[in-house]
Amino acid sequence: MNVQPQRRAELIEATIREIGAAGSLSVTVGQVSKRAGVSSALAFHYFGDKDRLFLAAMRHILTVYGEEVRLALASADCPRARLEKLIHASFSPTSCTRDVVAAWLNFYVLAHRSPDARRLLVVYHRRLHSNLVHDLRPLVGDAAPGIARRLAALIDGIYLRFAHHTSDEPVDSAAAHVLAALDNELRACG
Amino acid sequence: MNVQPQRRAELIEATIREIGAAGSLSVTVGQVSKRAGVSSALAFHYFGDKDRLFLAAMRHILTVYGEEVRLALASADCPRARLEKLIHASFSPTSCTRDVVAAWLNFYVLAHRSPDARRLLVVYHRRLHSNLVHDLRPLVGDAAPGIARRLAALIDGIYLRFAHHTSDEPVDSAAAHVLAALDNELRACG
DNA sequence: ATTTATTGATTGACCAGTCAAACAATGGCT
DNA sequence: AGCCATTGTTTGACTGGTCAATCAATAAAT
Repeated sequence: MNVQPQRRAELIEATIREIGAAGSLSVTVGQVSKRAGVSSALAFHYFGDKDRLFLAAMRHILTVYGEEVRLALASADCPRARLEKLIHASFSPTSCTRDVVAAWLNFYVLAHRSPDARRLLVVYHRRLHSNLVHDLRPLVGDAAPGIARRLAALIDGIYLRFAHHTSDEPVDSAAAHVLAALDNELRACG
Repeated sequence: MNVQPQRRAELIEATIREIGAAGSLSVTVGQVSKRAGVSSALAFHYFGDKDRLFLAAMRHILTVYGEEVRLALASADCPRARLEKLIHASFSPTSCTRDVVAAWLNFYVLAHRSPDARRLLVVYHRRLHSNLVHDLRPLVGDAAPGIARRLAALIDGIYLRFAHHTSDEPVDSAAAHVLAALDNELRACG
């Protein structure tokens, strides 16, 4: 027995891959299940319905990203280093797969329809914002929230462009851009 | 006879409204047609298939936005003023309707599946980038392209957040954020 | 009379979700 | 060890509904 967690994980992985490949939420449970090598009935058995399967996939992506950030932040102490780690974590190879970016974009769409998806997105936004503010405040004081808003939006905007650039060269230039913006903001305040 | 352009416009308008209301591309041609007050068969008659109807809607949004930018730029002469106008135009009340933002987000998704949609998106990206570079270069020289990338991504990122903020207060704070980033970039170069 | 505008009815495909039944593992019980 | 009962795993077949796209037919305009 105890095969349930494994199947769930496989189905979640297949969901992300399938959404990434199709570039759309209009993938059928049948397609996902086929990719996972099981029948569609099993997916319904483990997740109840399609929405909850998608939600689980979104939660998984968020969890992986959150863990990555947590680890990155643990290995830095001064605010400036933590900000840099945070920015790099947002563009780490794990979170920047083509599939993951595509799924991410589609979860933004899902958040329009599903209150649960919106809640997850709000959690992500809040966590990013509070992480940024926490390390910006010692450097710039009350200017922190405004700067955090701009950096967060810039991260999302650059991330968004990954969804379309077919070549995958600019993985490091992405982080470089955000770091440059951070430099500018700090210089303007210091 | 001359009723064709009017019906097409009505259907396109209804498409944008419907996508905005549903927050998803999975709206049926029946729903769109009903909102436009015609039968679904007429929509197929004028647009051929669903994809081309969506494409036409996307093209329309892009055209309106482009026209807005063109007009805004015409009323300014110095580079700095043109940049400010360009930024304000990107967050004008016409282009920042809830429906338009939602449709925009969904077109980003559509661009994954449809080469035509991707082409339109590339046109928009290129035009925005070249507009920015054109007016940045006199101010900062060869640093222009990098700054343009960041500003463009920031605009998209802030735009993206509109898709979820249910309250519509921060319409002007959006432009203010981009202008602040512009200030920082110019100060860092000057 | 020919073209344009418009629709109701229909079709064929597809899909989310259900169900009953088959299959496998576990854990007593004797 | 052999034998039920229970519980977890897995599927094939089915259903009810939805939707894109077609078509034949009607009304209106030129």
